[in-house]
Amino acid sequence: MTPLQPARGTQDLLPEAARRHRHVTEAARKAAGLYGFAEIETPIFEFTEVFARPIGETTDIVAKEMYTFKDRGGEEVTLRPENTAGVVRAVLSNGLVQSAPLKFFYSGPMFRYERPQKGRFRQFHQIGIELIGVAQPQADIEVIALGNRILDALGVRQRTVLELNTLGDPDSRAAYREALISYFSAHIADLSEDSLRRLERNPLRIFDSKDKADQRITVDAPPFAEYLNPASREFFARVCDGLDRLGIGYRLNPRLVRGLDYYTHTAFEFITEDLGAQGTVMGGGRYDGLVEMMGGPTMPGVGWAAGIERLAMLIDEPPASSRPIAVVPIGGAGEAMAMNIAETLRNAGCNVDLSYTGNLQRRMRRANRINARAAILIGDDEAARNVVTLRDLDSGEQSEVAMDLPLSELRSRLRALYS
RNA sequence: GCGGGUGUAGCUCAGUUGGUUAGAGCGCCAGAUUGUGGAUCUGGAUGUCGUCGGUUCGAAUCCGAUCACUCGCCCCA
Repeated sequence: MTPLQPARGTQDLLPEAARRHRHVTEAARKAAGLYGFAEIETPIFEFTEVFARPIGETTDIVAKEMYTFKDRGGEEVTLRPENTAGVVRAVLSNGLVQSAPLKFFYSGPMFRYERPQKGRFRQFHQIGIELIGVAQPQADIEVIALGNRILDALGVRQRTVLELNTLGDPDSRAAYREALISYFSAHIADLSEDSLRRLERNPLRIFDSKDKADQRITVDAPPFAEYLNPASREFFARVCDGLDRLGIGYRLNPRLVRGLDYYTHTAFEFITEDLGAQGTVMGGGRYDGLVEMMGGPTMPGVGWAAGIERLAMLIDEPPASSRPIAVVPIGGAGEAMAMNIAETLRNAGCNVDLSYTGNLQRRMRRANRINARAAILIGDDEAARNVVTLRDLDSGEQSEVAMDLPLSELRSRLRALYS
């Protein structure tokens, strides 16, 4: 229809949508501040190697969803598909490991070449936090508690369920992986095509399958609990216990798996039924091996990311922004005064909309359309007598106000209207 | 990457078994009201019928391709 379309999977955030997004990020930023997480911004693109190995060469994200290209200097770069790897890279590049523990909050666009769907875009936005350098389960608990608080502040917590699982330490996870491969290999003839692929890449994912035959096979699969070593079991018990103490409800889901390779121990997702196929609103977990994998010291970490678009779809209408004051000049003398009045009111912190064109009727209509609380009419008549007409646009009452220089009379009348 | 659905005005949609100048509501513009918005009334404008090609005397309508949106799978926030 239009010759110029946005690229597939991208969208314009028109003012109303932008307001919803901002409401989400500001609620998150505020809550993150309460926990001492400092905001960080890392580049939107990085060298490809920053993402490729940490996320996992065999994951769909790396194998087929990254926006990767050679820049004009021949460097392989990638638009970030997520931000944990970027934050860890920044920690290493800036020598921040020495000041661990580190607590970061971020928000910004991410890019994944996927087929768009409800709640799924090629350019989308995430908020997230990373707590790097703490091995204790208290870190997991606080990270989840912060996520919980944000969802609560946004009024969407009751529309979500917190699912919790442990992936164990690398030894437990590797042992279980082997056990699953041998179990599922024995049933290879009955597995779905998708699950055959999962068997090679991430056999835990087979538990997620929606295929009926797969589900029958998983019933008798060995449970992870048998492969969890005592230390991992103890760690998870302490996380659960901490959440219990804080009164944060959760549901254990032994089949919950994280998509990215760097996760260990705690894995969690806040999921909802209200977004169709895209149920995950916030997901994260512990990634104790990541810093080392990226060339740093052995250093644990835990964090989560949440989809801003998905959250923005769940929240109620955010509170309206402040109603403007419409300054409406009529005639030449009015025009001359209007800009000064508008600026003086703005100096006092008022939201002022100055009208530029049209007759009085049109200007008043505009004042109404932008939901102005009051209109200040300045015509040649007023200018000659050094007054303005102040109209209350809700009640329709209007009266003249003297134009003393700091506009103190006008300002106190406006204050009365807004209180 | 795979499968299904849908593309008609700024928005939401109607459009008969293919038939002349393609419609409605909302919104927009103008007027009733030349210094007064909202409510009401009157009038008006707006379309490459997503795009390209095919069938036909004739296509918004049938066929093919393509693009976009959408739902599910996959994946994930």
